[in-house]
Amino acid sequence: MPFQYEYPRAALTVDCVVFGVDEHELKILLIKRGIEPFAGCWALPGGFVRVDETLDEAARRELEEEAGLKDVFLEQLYTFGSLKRDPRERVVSVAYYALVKRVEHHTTAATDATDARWFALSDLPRLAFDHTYILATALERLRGKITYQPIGFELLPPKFTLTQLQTLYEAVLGHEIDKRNFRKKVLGYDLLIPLKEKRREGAHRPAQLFRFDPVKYERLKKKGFLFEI
Amino acid sequence: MPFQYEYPRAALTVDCVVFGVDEHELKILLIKRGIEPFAGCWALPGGFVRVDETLDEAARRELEEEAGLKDVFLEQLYTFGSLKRDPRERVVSVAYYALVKRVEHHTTAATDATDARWFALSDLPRLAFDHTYILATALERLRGKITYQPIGFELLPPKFTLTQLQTLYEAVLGHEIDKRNFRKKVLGYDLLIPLKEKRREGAHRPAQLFRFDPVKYERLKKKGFLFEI
DNA sequence: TCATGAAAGTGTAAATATCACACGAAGTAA
DNA sequence: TTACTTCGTGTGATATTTACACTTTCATGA
Repeated sequence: MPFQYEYPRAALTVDCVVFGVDEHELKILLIKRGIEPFAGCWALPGGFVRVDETLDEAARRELEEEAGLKDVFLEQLYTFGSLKRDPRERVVSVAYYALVKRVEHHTTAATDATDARWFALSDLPRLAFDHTYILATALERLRGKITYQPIGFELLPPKFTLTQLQTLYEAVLGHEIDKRNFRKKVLGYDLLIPLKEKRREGAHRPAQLFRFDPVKYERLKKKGFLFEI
Repeated sequence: MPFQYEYPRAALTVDCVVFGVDEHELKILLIKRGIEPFAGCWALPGGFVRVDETLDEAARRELEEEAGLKDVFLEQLYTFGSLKRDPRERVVSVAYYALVKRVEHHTTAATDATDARWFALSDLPRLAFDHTYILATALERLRGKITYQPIGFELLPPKFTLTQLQTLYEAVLGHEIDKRNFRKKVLGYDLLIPLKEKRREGAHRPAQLFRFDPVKYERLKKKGFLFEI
């Protein structure tokens, strides 16, 4: 370092792209901003990082405060640091993405008076700041990740059918998958434990329920196991 | 947001994990720290982010100032935000990784009076802060990335032989690869342009030189092309 | 000039993985 | 009992991956 500067400081935020699956569609959770800048505009849940919390903690805190979400899958995505992201001043944002099970059960009433809503990808509103860009980055990451790591289960309830799982993959990846080949492959990894029957959708043949086995997954991972769909 | 806080600010740094290949080994560039904390200790090149530069700009500036490196492949890795990373105060660090061509030509003399050196992975010194952890994260990322994106070329001189390329992959991935299968696969992507002969290592048959074609790569990428080694 | 040493360069057959594809079974409701 | 809808299953054709060994080319030095 040729010269010595006083340590500069930057305002630091976290922003979370929250994915959920509702029937046959991939959805994103957005919050309506109450204050300027971009008051009244939809935005990713997020906020300033406090000095006494880690980035992960900040992301989880904001998810709970703004969206009433706890215990979700959460992973750091990317850090956005353009100079003019925020009109107020220079703000650096560490973006995360989260995967939420059971979108239908997550009542937005759980959030304290904040206006939160799930949006389909095809029906996104204009977003505050550079959040459209962050969202696009997260989607790209999710599509990549889901094909080589078994994280799809994080978007489903703990007990699910193979049809649900396939529908989820089709929603995320945006193309159809052959039913027989999909089942052969997924079951071949031996990560799903069959449970008892289920009679979803009343009038049809009931489908076998499965749950994901995280213990088996950890064991296989240590042996250099490769997942791919 | 239930309450209103004054925006907290955090000291922000960038740190760069610089990879290079020297003969048959993957190496890392480290800087000897001149000042406290960790004075005299080896560390990743990096430093504070100024308020009027983006994160990428800060990383490139530090690489040039501390290591005399310009025009390298650079990509954001991860942002580290534990509370006690830095003994002085809470410092959040955005880590990058860089890939450098021609390690042998990069004289550390180019760096202005800083003590910079290449270290083999098997011969790493104790590092300042949490830099050992950052380095491990970068290595994991490089190993993953190199198998599904053609970034290996960034670690070789502009003209290289297939044996060099294979040796590089073996160094990064840590296992041997079959020569015929490797060549078949790499040439199959049609990203390498053959040049003229070369007579490295005196007394043997000269090897064909190639260069990577970034234009072809961009074209293929747009058509949803998949690379894998 | 010829013999030697060392890396470069090349093809094929077996094994494995992927893909395309259609119908009987199981349940509910009318 | 019939109609309807979703669940669940296997095979053969094709493409990809893997394992494997010898000849070529050059420089050197006897």
